[in-house]
Amino acid sequence: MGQVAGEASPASRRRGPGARESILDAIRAAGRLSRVELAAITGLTEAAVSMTVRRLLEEGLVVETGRTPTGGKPRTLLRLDPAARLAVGVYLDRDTTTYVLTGQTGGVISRLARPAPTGDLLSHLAADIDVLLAGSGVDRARCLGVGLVWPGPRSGVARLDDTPPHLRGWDGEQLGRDLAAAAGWPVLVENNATAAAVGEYWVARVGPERAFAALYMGSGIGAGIIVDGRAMRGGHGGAGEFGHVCVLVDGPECWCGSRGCLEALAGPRAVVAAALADPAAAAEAGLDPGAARRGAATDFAAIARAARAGAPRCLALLEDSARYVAAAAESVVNLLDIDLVVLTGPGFAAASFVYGPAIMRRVGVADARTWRRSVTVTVSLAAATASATGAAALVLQSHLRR
Amino acid sequence: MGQVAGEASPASRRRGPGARESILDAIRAAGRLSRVELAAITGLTEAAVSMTVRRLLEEGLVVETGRTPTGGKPRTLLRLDPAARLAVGVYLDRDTTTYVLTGQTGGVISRLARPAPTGDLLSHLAADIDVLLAGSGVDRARCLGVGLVWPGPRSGVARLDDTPPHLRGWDGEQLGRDLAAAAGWPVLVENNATAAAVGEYWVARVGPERAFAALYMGSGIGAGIIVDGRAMRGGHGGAGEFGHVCVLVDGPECWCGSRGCLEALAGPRAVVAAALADPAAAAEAGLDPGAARRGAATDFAAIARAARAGAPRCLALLEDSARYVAAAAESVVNLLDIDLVVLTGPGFAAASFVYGPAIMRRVGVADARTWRRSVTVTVSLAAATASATGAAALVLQSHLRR
DNA sequence: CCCACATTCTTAAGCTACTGAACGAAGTCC
DNA sequence: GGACTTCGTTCAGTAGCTTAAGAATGTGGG
Repeated sequence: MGQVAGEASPASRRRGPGARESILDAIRAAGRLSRVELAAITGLTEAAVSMTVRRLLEEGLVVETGRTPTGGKPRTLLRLDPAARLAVGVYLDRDTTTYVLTGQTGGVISRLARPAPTGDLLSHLAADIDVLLAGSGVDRARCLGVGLVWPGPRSGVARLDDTPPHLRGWDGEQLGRDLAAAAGWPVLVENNATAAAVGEYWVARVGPERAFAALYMGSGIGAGIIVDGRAMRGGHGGAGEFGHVCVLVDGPECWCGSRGCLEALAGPRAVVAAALADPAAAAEAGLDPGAARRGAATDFAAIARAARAGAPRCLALLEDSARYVAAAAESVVNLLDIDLVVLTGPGFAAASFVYGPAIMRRVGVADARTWRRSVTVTVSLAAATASATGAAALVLQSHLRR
Repeated sequence: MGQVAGEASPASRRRGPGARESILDAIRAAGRLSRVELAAITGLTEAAVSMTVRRLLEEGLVVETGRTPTGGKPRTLLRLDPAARLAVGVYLDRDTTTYVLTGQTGGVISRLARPAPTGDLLSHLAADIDVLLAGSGVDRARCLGVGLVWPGPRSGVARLDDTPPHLRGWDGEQLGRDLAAAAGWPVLVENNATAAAVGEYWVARVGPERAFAALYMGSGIGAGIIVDGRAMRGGHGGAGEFGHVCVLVDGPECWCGSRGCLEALAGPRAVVAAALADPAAAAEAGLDPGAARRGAATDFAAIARAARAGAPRCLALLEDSARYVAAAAESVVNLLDIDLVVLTGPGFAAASFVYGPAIMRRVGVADARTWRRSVTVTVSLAAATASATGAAALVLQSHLRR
């Protein structure tokens, strides 16, 4: 009889992601690869690689780029043409809208930042996308579409409390459809945390074998989770509510209606509120409790700057918040057997020097003692643009696999 | 230009699960279906359905079973032959080993329970599997293999603290390989919580559109999570450590090395310990603090029985535990946008009358107020065998799709 | 009874994406 | 210049589907 004890067996020629996608992904991850290497990595036959690569060369997605000597015939190396296909990523933040033009390799070709629009959202976005494309001087025919990142869910309305005024009332799907009509491009909408995770996955060359979570701090806290190379969007596309993981059973009430949510205890708004309530901390951070409040993200960044500069009260506030975040991060890591935690978004970009070590300390103990694994905690290298890049990556991905 | 705003578009003829699997799944879910209906449900062509069904009929997996009149030619209905292919599910519990023989439809054909073996684990298992098959009088050629459920991870060793003595030191993969050799069947190893989730998914006809979590209480607490019809096993197959979700940042130290873990605060062992520390509760449940301890699951069941019979101290203990479990459940639901929570395993089977309502209460508030979703909490109808059935289902699944 | 008509299922030809195996190409080493 | 090595391509299948046409099997009307 058989003696299989694990996964798939001989007939493992199971339906994978398709040759095109596998090959593009492998080259993107490795930078440059020969056809034989591709065959080895993807598990495809050399014949299949050869045929698929020829088509990719014809389409201009891939170019040959030198050769490496071997014992016999040298290998011809292949790389992606970064500008063969492009996509625009738009990141709708509270007070800034960031536009990014990205190519196949994930690099930012061109960037544009504007204050958040006050009037008609759609026409502003459409106009700015045009400006970005015109200013970068690329062939518009190569642009495949627009990825739109916002703090709300992929489809459905953003929660009122946490949403910048100019985005209130919008539904993700609706926004996508309307912008597609207004701008004349295919539009894909994504949540900011998920987009950030996709961006890291795409740009930072995280392999599909690593299960990872991108923790995102903007004016709230979210998590984008990628396992087996697939973004987890949950039942109705509303996954990633990291801010509403409970870290204190009977903690203070959260605006969501529950108790002890991470966001209520340790989110940027909670940190800012604590700083405003503490005159010493407010002074350190240069916050004026009387003044009209800017976004939580802005005030939070001020506190982080002060803490980094050595302000003790601000540092204490962040350390306190980090304790909670670390506990919630540990929950996620344990629940999903996560390998890699990436801190991203403006909040963590400003304060990772506190949150990173806190998470590592918390996860490290049980990690070594019990789970025999080793979780890596890193800080995104492109926290400011990761989301926008991720959204653009989703657009590219969806078109390139075909 | 295009106006795509969501998922895949025209070329949605994307590589799905394969006709065979789709068709079998559709019939299993619906009970009886005609070919046209199958085409509509699976999205395949009628031609493809026809061909695939013919092969399934030849293999005996599917049988025709009557017809329904229409305006024209009546439909021939198809159903699965429950006994066409079989698999054995083995559930290694602390003091009992349960064997289940399951067919294509998930029904239990035959069952066997034995005290946990004390001597050589493998030979006991192999012998009992033989007994089960012999006793049920089925054709051994129809049996595809054995699914083995244990409290440890799919591959890797079970954590010492939580493992019944006869399983200590085993590694999941090793156990599978060795049992395959000893019993002469292909063996697949799975964690009990994940297996329970698969069992629910398979038996209780949960559709792949629902993201669901099976919370499992045995001598510890775990969660099996299924999203998009796929079990989440995480980076190294160690996902589902629901018991080590943190519900109290600075809670008591857990044996895992961290603090405030659900299991340390509210797991069955914690509940039993609390009952032993409280003479009134111990008396209600008939626990003798001086006696040698049986498994936590057994003592916990005694407490649950007492509570159900009206014992106030025991009820209070469970209510207290349920508060924590509910908070952790809410975390999972929020993090992964879970639709459906199923309570299963001996612990929840005994005490669901407390835990079910507690989870519903906790999740319900924010659900209605903020998330505009509606999470269902149910109790498994076959909590005792769900795990074993699930493991058998995995074996069947892996063979049937080919 | 026989003939539209509706509907279900089957058959045949073709397409896509891959595999296997043989072969051509382009180097190195002696 | 020939043997050898390694890389890449070509060609003929094959699996699994699709599209398009047609066969089977019922209904209701004259």
